[in-house]
Amino acid sequence: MKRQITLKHIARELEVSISTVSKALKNSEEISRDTKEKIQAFAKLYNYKPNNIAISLKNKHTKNIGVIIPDIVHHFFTTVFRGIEKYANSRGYNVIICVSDESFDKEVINMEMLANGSVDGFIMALAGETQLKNDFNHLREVTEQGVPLVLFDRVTNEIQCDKVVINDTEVAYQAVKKMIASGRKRIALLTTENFFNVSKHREDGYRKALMESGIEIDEKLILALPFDESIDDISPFLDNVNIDAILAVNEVFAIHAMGIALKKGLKIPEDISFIGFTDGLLSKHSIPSLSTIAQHGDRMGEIAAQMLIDRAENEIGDGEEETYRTEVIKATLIERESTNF
Amino acid sequence: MKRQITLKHIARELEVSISTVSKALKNSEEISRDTKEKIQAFAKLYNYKPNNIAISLKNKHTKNIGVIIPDIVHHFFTTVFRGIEKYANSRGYNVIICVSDESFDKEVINMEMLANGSVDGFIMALAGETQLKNDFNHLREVTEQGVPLVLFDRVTNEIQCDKVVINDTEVAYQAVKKMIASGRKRIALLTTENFFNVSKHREDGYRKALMESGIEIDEKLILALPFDESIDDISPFLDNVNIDAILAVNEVFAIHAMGIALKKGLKIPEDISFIGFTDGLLSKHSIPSLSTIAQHGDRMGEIAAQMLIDRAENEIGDGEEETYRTEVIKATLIERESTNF
DNA sequence: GAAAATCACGAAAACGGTTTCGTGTTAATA
DNA sequence: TATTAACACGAAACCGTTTTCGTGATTTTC
Repeated sequence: MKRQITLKHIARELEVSISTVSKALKNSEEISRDTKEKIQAFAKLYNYKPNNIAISLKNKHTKNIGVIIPDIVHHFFTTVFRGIEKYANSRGYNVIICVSDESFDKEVINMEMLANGSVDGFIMALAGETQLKNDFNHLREVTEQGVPLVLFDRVTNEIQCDKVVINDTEVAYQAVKKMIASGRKRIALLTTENFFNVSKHREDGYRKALMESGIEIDEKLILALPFDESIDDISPFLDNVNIDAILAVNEVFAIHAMGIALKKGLKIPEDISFIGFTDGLLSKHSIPSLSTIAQHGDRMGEIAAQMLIDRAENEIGDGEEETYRTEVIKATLIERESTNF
Repeated sequence: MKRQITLKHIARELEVSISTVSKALKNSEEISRDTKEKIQAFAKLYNYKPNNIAISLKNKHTKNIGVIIPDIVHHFFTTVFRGIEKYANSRGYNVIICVSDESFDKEVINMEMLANGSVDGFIMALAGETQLKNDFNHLREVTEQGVPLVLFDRVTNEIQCDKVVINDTEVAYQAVKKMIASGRKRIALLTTENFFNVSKHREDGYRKALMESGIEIDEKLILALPFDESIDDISPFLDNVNIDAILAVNEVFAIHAMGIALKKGLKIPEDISFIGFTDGLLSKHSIPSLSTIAQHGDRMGEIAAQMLIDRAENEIGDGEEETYRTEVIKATLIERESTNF
């Protein structure tokens, strides 16, 4: 196995100094035509590539960005990630990804692994546990060190940094409004317990739409499940309520509920209509297909990456005060067979 | 913004040499109790963390592994990735991920981005285009440089390296055999054109099962779609064939075909039964639920990561000859409502 | 023909660590 | 008391680059 060739090898072979080689390969005016040609030819011949690590050490930046997400086998997060990766690559950055698995401890460990110079900044969606604990010291530590941080989707007000979110409240409000406009009166909400932000906002929108329409809110129509996996609780819930529509905070809840309704002999959307969040494979391919709220993860990812890289490359002067932005992506309702507006 | 604290800072502050600080922080016997305590306390106070980049430069390894996959919004690849990430983290490695988007050029560019010292090795599934072109020079280049490479799922015989695959032929054979045993006679195959290996192997298994059972192979029952997205061609295909079972090389094909069958008024599984590949959300949540072949991506990822790291950490002596392994993961058929065996 | 300017290149420091090899001081040994 | 061993630490090289500054040789200028 041949090791990677270095400037030193070239210098020794061609009997010039390392500095000359370095300059020649950068086409510096300082070096004569002849020498440059000789060195460049030699470098090409032996397929010389500068060592990234050495360059990183010198420049004090790595052109790596760290992404920490709660789950990777997850449609929304992967679409965001795709957006990040695409944009980052276009600016010459690589992406290191860590999965927190919804665990606070893993999130902390992952950050520590990367915070020692491995990345120029972080893009994160908070773990469920982190949001529950409300402990953000690990984030504070990196931001205080001047490492750029962009939070997306699962964000917190406790940390001052750039953020990208969708208009959860508003879009949930619009969805419920549409349901009401099409004659629905008893609308259930299927949500999660622990992921405060997002679920909370969607619930706010749901409540606002009902109140505004003069429909009294029946707390029995709101089912908050402790985890994504606890869908088995949906069936007994549906047995005990009398409803004509469901808004679910994700695809799986919605699809699962649709399945139960179907087995009960209900007609979709005539007897009961459904709207979910996340425009994934399930929504597109279910029968009937599911009306859903597209979160435009790709766009979120792109924006997040852009915010991060812009900040990473703009060394802020000591005097200047940081000013952070929160970008709001407009989610859109995609109407399919599970609703009739 | 305070920059990261370094050995030099500590040394200057405590009026000792950099070497003393370095040794003290490693608890070297060389340094006196007093000095060690003083230095360690100071380091802890200022939250000193050694700079990873500097360590990488010194040690000539990065503890990063590069993963290049064709698609990230994809159930199978993400499960593999989850396995990789989990195992890699447990051994102190980080994972840099690049998406080739099924493009040969992007695959090459991604490899070049990472091959200059950024990673200790690669784990890859080949892009569709790469398999079509049959051009593997970019892989050859890195292996010849002694950079470890592990190929999974989409592999090639052209490159000598460690590989992880599933028993595609065998499991497709078993699935079709089961269908035949349950009385099916006219079994269609829904496959893809371009991803040679995997689809080819599954087709081989399909053919073998039919032949072995004395069922003549009707080429009209095999539909090879150019891309994953071209599912619209499935409907006309189903109009023109008379079949009682379908084996599909992925979830989407199977689910889409099920939908069409349902709309035609066919009963599943009585009139027609279905088996797909990839045990994702679609299979679990469709109605009826889809019998499917689980590829155990997590396990694949773990094995791939282990093979890679083991090789990366075992500097092979100059004399020794490399010997590569191909690990075969046994896929398993999960029976659900779309079949009745 | 002497002074100044230009050219083409090399030495060395720096990035932030690790590690080998000295070396001056104290403690143990003969 | 002289010799040696142990102790506690520092100097310096090294990993592979980039970059500033210097310098000898050649060319230009007056």
